[in-house]
Amino acid sequence: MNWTDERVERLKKLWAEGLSASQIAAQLGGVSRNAVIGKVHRLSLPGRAKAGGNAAPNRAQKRPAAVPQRPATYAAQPRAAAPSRPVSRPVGATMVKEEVEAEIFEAVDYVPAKNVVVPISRKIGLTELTERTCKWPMGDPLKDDFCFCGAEAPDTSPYCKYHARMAYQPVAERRRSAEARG
DNA sequence: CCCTGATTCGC
DNA sequence: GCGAATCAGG
Repeated sequence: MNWTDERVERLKKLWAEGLSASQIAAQLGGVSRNAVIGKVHRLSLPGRAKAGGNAAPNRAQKRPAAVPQRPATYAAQPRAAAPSRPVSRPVGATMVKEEVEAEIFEAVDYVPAKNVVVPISRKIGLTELTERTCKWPMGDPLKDDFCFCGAEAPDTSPYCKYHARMAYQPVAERRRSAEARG
């Protein structure tokens, strides 16, 4: 993956918006956060005021959310109602977060888990899926808006980091509480 | 241990 | 120029 003008422009924009290097790497896809940081330095973009810590605002707005069940298959499986339209956003969110999460909230009305990079969905079709694209279904399977997340997914999971958390967290929680009961 | 950016240095 | 490894910090 090379630094095309288009990708450099996106990098500049996202960096200026205050996204962290790892978030930018996730959204560009195909590069590590180190690569992003390296490029930022080579471009002589302004660094963050303080190293480490949370220069990038990344706290999810608290909102009531139904925890989704893991979809059994990728398509044509009735899911617990996942809104496919934008929902009204609570006030108090930062501009940066609004922009970063806008796309994901259009299709998924879930609270992002802590410490998980929220990818920007590419909203791809079935025929566009590869081993490295997130296969989380979006929209209504019976309607034209049905598609897949399509964000960069690790080869260890059918989902991007964000949706992997969505898919497996309920299972993990169930296991944990079962163990707690003994 | 999670995360953050900064720096170095072999490629 | 690139980015993994490493460092330093919250």
